[in-house]
Amino acid sequence: MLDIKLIRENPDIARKDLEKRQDREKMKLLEEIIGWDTEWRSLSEQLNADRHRRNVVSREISDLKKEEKDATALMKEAAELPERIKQQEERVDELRKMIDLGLMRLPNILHESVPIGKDDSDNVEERRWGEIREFDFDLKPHGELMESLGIADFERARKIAGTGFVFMMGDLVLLDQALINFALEYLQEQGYTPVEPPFAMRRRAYEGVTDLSDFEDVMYKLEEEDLYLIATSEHPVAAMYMDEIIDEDILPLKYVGLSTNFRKEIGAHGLDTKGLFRMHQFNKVEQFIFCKPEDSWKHHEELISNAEALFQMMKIPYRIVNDCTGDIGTVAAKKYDLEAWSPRQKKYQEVVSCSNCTDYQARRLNIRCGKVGGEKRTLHTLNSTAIATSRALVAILENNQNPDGSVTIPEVLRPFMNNLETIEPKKQ
RNA sequence: GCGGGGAUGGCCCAGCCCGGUAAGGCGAUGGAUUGCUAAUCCAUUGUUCGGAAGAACUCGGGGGUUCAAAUCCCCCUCCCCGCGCCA
Repeated sequence: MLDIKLIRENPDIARKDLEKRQDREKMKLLEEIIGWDTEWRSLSEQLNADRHRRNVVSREISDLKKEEKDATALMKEAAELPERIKQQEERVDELRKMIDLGLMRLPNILHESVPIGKDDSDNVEERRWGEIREFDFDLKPHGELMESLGIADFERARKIAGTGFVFMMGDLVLLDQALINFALEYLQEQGYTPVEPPFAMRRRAYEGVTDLSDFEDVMYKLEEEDLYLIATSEHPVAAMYMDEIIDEDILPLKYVGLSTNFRKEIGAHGLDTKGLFRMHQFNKVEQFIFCKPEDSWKHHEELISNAEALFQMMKIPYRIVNDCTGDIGTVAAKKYDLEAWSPRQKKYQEVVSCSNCTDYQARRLNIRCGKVGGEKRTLHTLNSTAIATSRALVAILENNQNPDGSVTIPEVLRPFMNNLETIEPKKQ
């Protein structure tokens, strides 16, 4: 969420940002918030004065009683104050709530380099890497390919859990684990601490991380429990330091989160419906950084280059795009996507998303940095996919397909799976 | 699930029985002083509004009683220990 002080002192920064986003609804909301805040401040002042009077009177009564003098006159005045105070409190509380809810709904202030656009087609390409392989045979959709290799069973998964789930089997399980271990090992070498977080969170913590109201239809909630299954390890890792003050000397904190992720979202996704591209459940290795405000842009570049290093080592062609205003969402100030080449769709598809959330997420979670007793400020948070295994698997299965129906395993992954070089079709 | 104990400022902890400005310690920051890996002394060290002076708020959350609630009453949440059940 945004800082009310920013809106109070520099409303034009917020106005210009919403203009850039061309978000009329939020522009209207911003002006409403400014109005509520003005009213809140003047009413608070009055309330303050009445409370002050109450405290003074109360103290005088106390003094009189100690001296065993008559206090009935003062007590009469004191008896009338609470009702007035209560009425004012109600309005002040109401305004406060309206302001807070409004602030939660305003998006983060964008970095100046964020391009203007209406949807993902307007994202700006920054660079490309890798050579796109030409295939002289017909590529199988990866879902079909996996079934012919006997390494995935969508049918039976559907029988017991419905669409959006899969039984991964045999070498596919090894490959999935290899991707995880490969990413974990590399990032650990870069100084990131591995974290396997709780896979479920309470509502209060989840509300700090994201706006549950527009996320609710995406989240799985446990029945009869105040617990939500996580949609990404970004969420519990970000919430880990909720309501804490972190000593600036130990920043940045760099984590590599590993979790299974659960999302209800699913729907039509064009070509190759059967497959791993969008699932209710998938594994993901995620990078997360808590840092000092002045360092976050440096770390944003670091995160995307880590992700690039992983895909380069796996020799998967990709491009980096800078998300435009229409695609960036509310939390990030700037977001890169890494899109892997899909030879079947003949286009790049999102496999990594890398965001600098600046102080937006941290303010909501109430995570500050500084010295205890010294000046405190809201720190910055950043997150980026390292490898979402399901989508990386799609890229490998498509790009490394061979005419005989086998799939070549990227060399860097082989040490993590008994030096297996290819996944061969099962002999019938 | 049952029984017991807890939640107080960045951390530890007192106050609660018996209502009247939230004590003390640790850590941190600033200063003073002295040379002995440092010690000692002083000050500051929750949030908000305000240019400032100042004031208000703050004892897990929400109600209530009262002129006045950390303290009394009611409801709720979470944490810890033991038992039970279980991977």
